Amino acid sequence: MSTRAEQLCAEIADAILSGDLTPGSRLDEQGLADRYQVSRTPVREALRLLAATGLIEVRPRRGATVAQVSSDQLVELFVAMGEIEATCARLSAISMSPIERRQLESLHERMAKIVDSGDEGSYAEANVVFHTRIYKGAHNSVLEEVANGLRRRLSPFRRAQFRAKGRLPLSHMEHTAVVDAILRGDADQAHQAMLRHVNLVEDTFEQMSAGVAAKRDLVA
Amino acid sequence: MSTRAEQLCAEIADAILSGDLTPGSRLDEQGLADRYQVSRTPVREALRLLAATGLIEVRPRRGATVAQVSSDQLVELFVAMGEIEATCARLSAISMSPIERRQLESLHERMAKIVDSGDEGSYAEANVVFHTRIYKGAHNSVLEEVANGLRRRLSPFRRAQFRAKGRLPLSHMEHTAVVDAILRGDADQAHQAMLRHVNLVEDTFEQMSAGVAAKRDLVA
DNA sequence: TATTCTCATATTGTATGCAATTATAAGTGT
DNA sequence: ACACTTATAATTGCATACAATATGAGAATA
Repeated sequence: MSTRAEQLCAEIADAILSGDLTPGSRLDEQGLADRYQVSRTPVREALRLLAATGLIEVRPRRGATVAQVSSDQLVELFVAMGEIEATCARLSAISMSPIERRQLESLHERMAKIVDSGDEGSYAEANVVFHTRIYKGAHNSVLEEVANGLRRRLSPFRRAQFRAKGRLPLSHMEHTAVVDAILRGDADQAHQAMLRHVNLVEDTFEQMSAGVAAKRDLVA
Repeated sequence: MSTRAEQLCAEIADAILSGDLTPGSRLDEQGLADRYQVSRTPVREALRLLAATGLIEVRPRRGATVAQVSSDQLVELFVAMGEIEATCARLSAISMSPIERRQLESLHERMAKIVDSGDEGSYAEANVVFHTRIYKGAHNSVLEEVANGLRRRLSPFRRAQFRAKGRLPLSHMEHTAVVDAILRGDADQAHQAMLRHVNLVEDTFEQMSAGVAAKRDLVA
């Protein structure tokens, strides 16, 4: 087992990613220390670790808050994510081993069945694996880390992404374009297909959040 | 003025980037505390901040050391850097404002004169500005941060990059291809030109480090 | 009544002390 | 002579205590 600070980092991250701690909420050091039965010291370290990943923001002398990204920043995050993913896809088309290609294809076929079953939860889960495989396939741990970091930062904002009507079959079709290009080693096509895919994810999100915003306006 | 930990972070980073602290050297908390006349607490925070940027490595219970990247990791860093820079160049070709394009062009012309003068120091300085302008021109703060972070991590390993014989005019020629593509809004060409440029930087580095390694072998 | 200044309170930043773990070195046995 | 064990020392991790600064309430004044 590692250090207490790292454990706290993971626990707090979970609390944020699960929606238990909502964006903008204040993270009181003493409060967290009490809650987790430790002193402030490891809590502080955990907060710095989280700040490094972008999940929270710490302003000197002003404490830490769960990062609340503006609409503009969210767009930037999605654009960056798309570019990084597209890069990974391009490199995967060049660098993936035959075994990795085979595994990607097999996963894609399994996901086809999940689409038919309509199980959104399973698809979301498999989707993470799908993208992770492509990060790994690029054979570059630096890019892989950046990609995983961005995905983590964005995950609070697309939890219900696949609830959008008919999104599952669409997502799978887009994946097909990506997988085909990677399997036949067409780097440029892989890049384009992945960029298109992530952009469409972004669009879906924007439509949904627009709906949520509308509801919020009605309630408020 | 910010917090003590951040100041220390900057000072230690300078010590590393200036070559004062060499890769692999141990960073004793108490030692640093004594050296900078503070207690261990802010030193610890500074070390975590540095670890987040990849400049140092901290292993639980085993202290911090200046990151020494293996030859493989170094290649990965250069590849990732190239991909990110190429992405920024492509986005710059699309997104740069007329003013930004004008500024890039002007800087490029100024650098031509520096090449003629043969002043390697001035060129290296201007080169950082050149690349930074392209990060900014992508109009995406996330990518910009990633790019700056990678550049920082790599900087210890290419300090003497422009000392390589005839590298200055070559670098400038490569820049010309990048600038031309960006100015005329040719995204694909900007991408390709930048990728080629960074790959050549990597090659240069590898030749030089091979030379250094050879010397080391002779000495040892 | 609104605004600004002051002061009290709460929270963060830093220092110090203690406990736990790891590195070091000495001593012993083969 | 070398490897292994054990004990000591040094260093990190965590807790607590103190100092410095931001925040908010309340009062005084325009």
